[in-house]
Amino acid sequence: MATISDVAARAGVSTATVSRALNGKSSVDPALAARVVAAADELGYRPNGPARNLRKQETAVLALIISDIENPFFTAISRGVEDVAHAAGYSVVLCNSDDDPSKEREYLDVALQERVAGVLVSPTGREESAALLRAHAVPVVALDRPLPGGGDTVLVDSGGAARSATLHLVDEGYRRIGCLTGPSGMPTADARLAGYREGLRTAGLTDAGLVRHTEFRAAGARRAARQLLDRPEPPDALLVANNAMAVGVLETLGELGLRPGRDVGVIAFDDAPWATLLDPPLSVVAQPAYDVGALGAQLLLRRIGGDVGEPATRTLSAHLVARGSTTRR
Amino acid sequence: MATISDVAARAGVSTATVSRALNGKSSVDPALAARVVAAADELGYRPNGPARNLRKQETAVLALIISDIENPFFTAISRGVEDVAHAAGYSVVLCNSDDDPSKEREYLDVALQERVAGVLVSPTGREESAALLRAHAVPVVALDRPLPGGGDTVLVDSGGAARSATLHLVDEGYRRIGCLTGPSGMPTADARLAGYREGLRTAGLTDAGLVRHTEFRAAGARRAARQLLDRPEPPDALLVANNAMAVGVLETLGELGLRPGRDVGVIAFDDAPWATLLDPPLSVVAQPAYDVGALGAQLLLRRIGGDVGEPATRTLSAHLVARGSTTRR
DNA sequence: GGGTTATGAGCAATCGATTTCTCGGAAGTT
DNA sequence: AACTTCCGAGAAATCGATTGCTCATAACCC
Repeated sequence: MATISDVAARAGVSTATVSRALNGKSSVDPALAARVVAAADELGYRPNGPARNLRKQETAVLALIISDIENPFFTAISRGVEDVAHAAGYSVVLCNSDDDPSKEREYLDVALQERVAGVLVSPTGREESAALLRAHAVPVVALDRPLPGGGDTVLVDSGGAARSATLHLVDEGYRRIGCLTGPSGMPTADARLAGYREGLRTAGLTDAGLVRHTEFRAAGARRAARQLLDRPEPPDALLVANNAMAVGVLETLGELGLRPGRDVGVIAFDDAPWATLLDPPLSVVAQPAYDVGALGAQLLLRRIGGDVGEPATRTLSAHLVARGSTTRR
Repeated sequence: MATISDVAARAGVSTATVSRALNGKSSVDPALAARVVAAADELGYRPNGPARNLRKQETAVLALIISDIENPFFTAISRGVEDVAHAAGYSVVLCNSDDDPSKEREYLDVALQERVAGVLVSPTGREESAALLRAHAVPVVALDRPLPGGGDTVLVDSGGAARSATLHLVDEGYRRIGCLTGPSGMPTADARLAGYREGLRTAGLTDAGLVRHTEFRAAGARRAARQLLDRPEPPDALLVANNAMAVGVLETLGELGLRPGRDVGVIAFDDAPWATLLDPPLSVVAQPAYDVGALGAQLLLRRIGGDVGEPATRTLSAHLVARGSTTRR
């Protein structure tokens, strides 16, 4: 692969001049610069990234560490990040932690080692990773969940949305409202649960033991839903903390011959293209995932640009989309 | 950030010894090595990636360029890639080309510049990108679609699957079978169309002008489906070339008050968790996406390892999952 | 005990680009 | 014509880690 010296030799100039010409520095004679560009083209020259990064002590790469690449919420986030980063001339390295702290740790190690310009992460919550980032003073923005110990953060008001969703169920006449949420200790799971409880309290109801924690996946939700619905006094509505879990819940309802809405009200976090295809269509809490990513990237780029202000936490609000699965009639 | 010299100074040895100690080279006294490791730990030392890559003239990074991160088919591929790469000590950089040749080109430029060890790509089909890769002699594996000009490739037998799906529709009694496929010129779109035609021919039927090309997205499929169904002699079944398009088709059927299966048979490429939630459940052609990624990564790693055999093309087969949307009763 | 071989550690070159410093020569001034 | 200024280009240092080569010391052999 051609190096800068090859280009220099071919153009009959020094490497310094090649570098300056290709980087558009002013102090190069236009004619010479043209010759350099021509030589570079002919050789298919492409500057060696590692060498450049080493010398400049900076890279134009952001690391984005998400917890589930198959979750549309996170892919939408990554689009937001990507668009903003790309527009600013940064590349994005996407890593999939699977919510496994040790995988997260590994990816952070790689990111630090490669000296990325900044990190966007939806933290698993391990103190250790946060400490690592702080120790190396890398610009970081936490997405969707706070980073232990603070820092720039972009959140969604899950709690508020869960509260609205719960009250919406109450409005529609449901009274024995259950909640399927994620692993306890995970901030989004806890926030949604708290919002749900708050909604119940506001309405003068109690959870009646109808709360279950499970992983944020269909399988767990299926088991939990089955448990709840098999009880002597089953819930008449369910608030489900994410999309994948909703699939499990709806499958279970189908198996039991229960119809969403009429028999059991169902509302789930995260909208999906297929939500309207169901019969009845699924009511959801739509989260502004793309915006979470875009805003996060903006905050990060600002930090990278040298902003040293106080850590900011931006909370975006989700909105309720009521469809047939929360209507009794 | 601590450098190798800092560690060397702290441990009272030379940088050479530090390097050897940390990389587990034999010729270091165990006691000294321990001192070095301790010093490195205390300083939170992390080797500078760019420097190391520059010196070693190699990186442990693979680039994966896919065309739509929001398409579950591609996220499943990326999991396959990730798992295999990770097990072999490689990191994966995921890039989203949006099927835009210029974006693809840009990401390839970055990948080449950063001197990644290899590239996995689902090519948009532009000759130029393929030429670029060949010119730089980077190990490449094409996924899902062939790279113009050849090279290692992992494909799915889309054509064969489309043929089976078509024959399945015929078996179920459908006779005016239409096809919604992707942009003409895109290999997967063309292969599915060809398989469909072959199936019709085998069954002694014709397409009756019921073929439409559109982008691989819901919106395009919605328009195309509407066009077909508004005809005086509408199709009684549709073969749909991907998941997102299926959403558009099903929406349109709903608007027109047509029931999948009974009124219009529907079978689509790519299985999805929600396919079974629909009423009737959606029949699909399930593609082995994870395996495409895993196998692709294996081939790539073999090339990186120095294998110089003939380019290989591996074709995996998809399988039909018949559900209610292709049953008339 | 003298000579040879192993062993372990340091010196210095190296990777490829960027950038500071330096200098030759052209242009401008009086 | 002599002097200053400015400009453009090259020489060389630099980034941080790895590694070939060299050398000192210890171990070993006869």
